[in-house]
Amino acid sequence: MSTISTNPPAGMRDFGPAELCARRHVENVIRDVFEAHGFVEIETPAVENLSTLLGKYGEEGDQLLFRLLHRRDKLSRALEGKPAEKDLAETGLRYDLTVPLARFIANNAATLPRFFKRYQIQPVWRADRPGKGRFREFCQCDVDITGTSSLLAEADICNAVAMTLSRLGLTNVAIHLNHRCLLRGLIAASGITAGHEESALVAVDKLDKINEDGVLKELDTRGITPESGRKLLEVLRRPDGLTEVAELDRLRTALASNEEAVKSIDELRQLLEVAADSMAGPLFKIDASLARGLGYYTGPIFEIRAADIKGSLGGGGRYDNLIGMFSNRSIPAVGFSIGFERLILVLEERKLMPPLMTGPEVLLCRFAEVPAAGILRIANLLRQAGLRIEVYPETPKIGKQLGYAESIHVKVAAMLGEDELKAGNITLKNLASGEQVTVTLGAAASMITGWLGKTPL
RNA sequence: GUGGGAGUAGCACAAUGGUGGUGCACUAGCCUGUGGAGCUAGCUGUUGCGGGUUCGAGUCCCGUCUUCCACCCCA
Repeated sequence: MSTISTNPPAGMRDFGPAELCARRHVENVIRDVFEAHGFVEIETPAVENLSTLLGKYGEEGDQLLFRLLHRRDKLSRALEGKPAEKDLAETGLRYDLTVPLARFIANNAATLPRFFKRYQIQPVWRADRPGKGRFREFCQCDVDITGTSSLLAEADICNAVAMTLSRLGLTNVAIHLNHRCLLRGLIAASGITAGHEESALVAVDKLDKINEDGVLKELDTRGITPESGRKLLEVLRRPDGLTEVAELDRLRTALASNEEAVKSIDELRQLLEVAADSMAGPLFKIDASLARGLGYYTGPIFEIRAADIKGSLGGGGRYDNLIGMFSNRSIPAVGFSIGFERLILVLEERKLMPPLMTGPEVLLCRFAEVPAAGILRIANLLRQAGLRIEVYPETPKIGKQLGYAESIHVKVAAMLGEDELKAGNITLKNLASGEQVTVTLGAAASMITGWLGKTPL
């Protein structure tokens, strides 16, 4: 046994043909929907300068960045002294697609449309410990609109996401909706100091996983008094049976004294109205406990949830200050990121992935006396008819070739021997039924398309 | 980053501290121009790696790597 591991690095994956086929299918649905919304695609490099990445995601995010070490002389020189982290690396792998977008916008603001609607489907990397449905290299599908503060942008983006989910046949999903300012108001109203705001957010976000007692305990260990904790949980507690608008009303009453919170509640109400007739409307669920980890959000925040999977299928929100961190011009923006891996996981668990097949349909076999020269011409004849043809490269006994045909799941074997060659014929065998006919080369394609149930070209 | 389980043939798994096996897969034959079933034969291993205890270690101990699960956090 070889001593080098043949596994990819932890948290990273190879994709076999069947797996990739399913991924491409989902990707194509997403692409179609995004393009129907007028989004255009960009790609950015896997590697970004650390100065671009650091400080955008909060402390935890910085920890999870994959950093690329200097190479060769630069590394040796750095190691001679007492190197600090920043001496060893100046670049890292991107952590998401939003920050690279912000850099891209700041870099190209002059030539981009006033409202830039872009989508991007690319891998991102996080130096996290991998678990079920979690990877160190994974794909995100982002849609963002920059250049407007209009809530129509939020609605448009959520509509795109909702349409994607619907096209994939995914029901029983919700888009949880909250607002960063509302959260801040909630926390302030509970008497939690600004210094504890971030800790409180983290604890609150877990409300649906651990219960109220769990959150109280968590708040306690983070230095927040039980009194404040109880106050906070009381406001968060949503009575059964409330509509989304009624829930907003309830929060508005509870936070009436906080001007900022009231404003954000009205914004959410407006968003519900704008999106009411869209595909996103029915999916929205006001969730005052939704926090989202990333630090750069400033307004409404969203998260796709499915009851049968813990964690989210994606999320997003408004980030009006992020692009300004890369230039002196501040540009408002809102975006949504579909967690591709989670989506695939749910589709598979719910058996919503259609059977997909792109392998060869016909294996072209030949007996030993038939020369290889000319065999590709015959293959091309069939390919021109729209058939996917594989040619068996060697000439063992025909039974072995048929066995191979079976193993790669082709439906039809086409066989050429001396007799067929002389007569300009080819023998076709339907591997499922065992039916076998010898036809002229010209008639072969239509015979096969008939067997396959395909419409001829 | 924290805690726990697991690593034996290509894969799935057995083996009381005492000669490492079984199934599937693979190869060949039964079958010289016809696959799937069946039968027969064959191939596959420094038991993840390194050290220790022992007359003797796949088995016990320590380290290390990998992997799975839970937590932390996230998509």
